[in-house]
Amino acid sequence: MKIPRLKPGAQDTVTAFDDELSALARALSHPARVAIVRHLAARGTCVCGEIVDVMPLAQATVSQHLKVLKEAGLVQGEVDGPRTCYCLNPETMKRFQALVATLPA
Amino acid sequence: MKIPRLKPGAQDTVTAFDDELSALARALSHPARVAIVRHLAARGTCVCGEIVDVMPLAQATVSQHLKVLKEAGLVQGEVDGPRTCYCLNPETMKRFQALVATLPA
DNA sequence: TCATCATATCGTATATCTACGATTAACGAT
DNA sequence: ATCGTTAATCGTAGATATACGATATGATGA
Repeated sequence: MKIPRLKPGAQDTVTAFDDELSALARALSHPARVAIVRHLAARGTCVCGEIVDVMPLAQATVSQHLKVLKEAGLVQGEVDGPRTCYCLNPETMKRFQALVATLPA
Repeated sequence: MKIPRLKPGAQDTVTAFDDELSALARALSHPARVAIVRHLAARGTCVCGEIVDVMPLAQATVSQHLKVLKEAGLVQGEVDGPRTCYCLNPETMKRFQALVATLPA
């Protein structure tokens, strides 16, 4: 997300931290994507079709959500013959949790 | 976020947990809003104008971001004479952190 | 009262998101 | 080779998000 910067004094108000955290938050900003992440966590690994079966969404839509999660680095997809096998990327997940934990409450 | 549900078997794939977490994640899905949250955390409390001065965005835009944060419950605004004094809502912040920590990595 | 300051809200242009059907691509089996 | 299966991508309609100037609101101070 690019932020227009107009004021000279506001140079580094928005930091790399903010960009990184907001990008990951954005990936999880849709309930279907959180559900997919939970499902993957529960299954460890599973083929795309199973996710489609379980989600109340069309195949194209699920594929699109998976793409968003993949681009954020939260999920990995491995082609396995005619199927694609998905699983979480625990590194990114942990990174997100660490960033969120950093926010003072 | 409403999800269309077409398949009979996919009834409770998307849960209240997903709705709650995604709603909070959405509020933090823009770098400017994360920056505002950090600024508030650093200051404890501060008037709207100070946030506007510090952010590289127009007053109307900052006000809109504050509204999003307020609607998500992450921030509270208290009218103080001609100004509005903002601060974090630590309860919601902690809730978000707890939900995120729940996600298996 | 009137002018001013601080904020919120309105209106709006543009961009991005979300959903889906249709199509394509890639593989395995026949 | 052809057929079916699986998943990604295309095209697109409608909804939201983001940004800003302009305007409204509400409190303070002259």
